[in-house]
Amino acid sequence: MAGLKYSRQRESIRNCLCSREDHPTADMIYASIRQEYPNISLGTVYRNLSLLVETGEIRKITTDGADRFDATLTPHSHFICKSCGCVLDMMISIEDPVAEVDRLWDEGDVEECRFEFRGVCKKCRKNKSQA
Amino acid sequence: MAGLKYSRQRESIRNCLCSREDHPTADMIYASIRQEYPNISLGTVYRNLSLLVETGEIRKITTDGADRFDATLTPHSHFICKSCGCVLDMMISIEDPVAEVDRLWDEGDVEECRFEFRGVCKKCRKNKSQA
DNA sequence: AAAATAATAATAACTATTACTATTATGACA
DNA sequence: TGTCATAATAGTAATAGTTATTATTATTTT
Repeated sequence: MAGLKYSRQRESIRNCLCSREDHPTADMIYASIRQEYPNISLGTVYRNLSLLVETGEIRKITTDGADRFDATLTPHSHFICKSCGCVLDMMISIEDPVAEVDRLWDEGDVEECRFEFRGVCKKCRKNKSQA
Repeated sequence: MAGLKYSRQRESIRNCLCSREDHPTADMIYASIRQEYPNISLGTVYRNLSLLVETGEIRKITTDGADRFDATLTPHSHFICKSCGCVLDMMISIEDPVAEVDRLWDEGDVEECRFEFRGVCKKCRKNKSQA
């Protein structure tokens, strides 16, 4: 990762991602940054998001539809709402099974584990009970 | 899911998926079915895969790149190789944390949990040590 | 300051997926 | 068994998300 120059756009993308908790898509970030840099290009957003994932500064969350991004690096799980597709952080600690699984399973070297929970979020639960 | 008529193509897709363990993409299934039905359309493959997911006969695995499909319904986890992207079944039992998490976390109703492990698979490990 | 390097905006290309349409197959019922 | 409504199909077009290309601009190095 040599020769990575500073860029205002990348900084702005990083800040945008750090300041919000809704795990925005590339397009949502694009819309947001455009308020500050009206002629930033969507390609720049994608390229810099990739770079930030590579350097480990942010995480990519692959879900149905567009990829989402997360600047929270402390270990946590995600909850994906089956109803609206929102992605929520779950800051509760769950014992990480990586070490145990790596010991038990020999078809590969297990390095990380992601818990992906699915269900219906509070908001959708409320909306449903109204309808 | 009423009024679902039989189709040879759907049957063939189901069989194809049951007979292999590599979690093929829609395109891989398409290529395979074409040996039996040379003019099946890719749209038919996609439509039937969606139907089978809806009826719960198969599972969709959302990873980087194309979605993959799995006909194994018994609870198991997946291992995604960071090197080649292959998806392996992990038939070891891990205690399902759904009930506990649902009790601890109140931002939504947790219904299911997927463990997604990542690392480097046996094959890639071997290839790397040769290079 | 000049040369080298990397970032950018704009756009084109690409891949995975879905939608549309005219035709064909399936299955309930007379 | 023949009729008929419905669902499925093949083929094609369209779309969404993402990546690659290119010409230009900005920053760093010499």
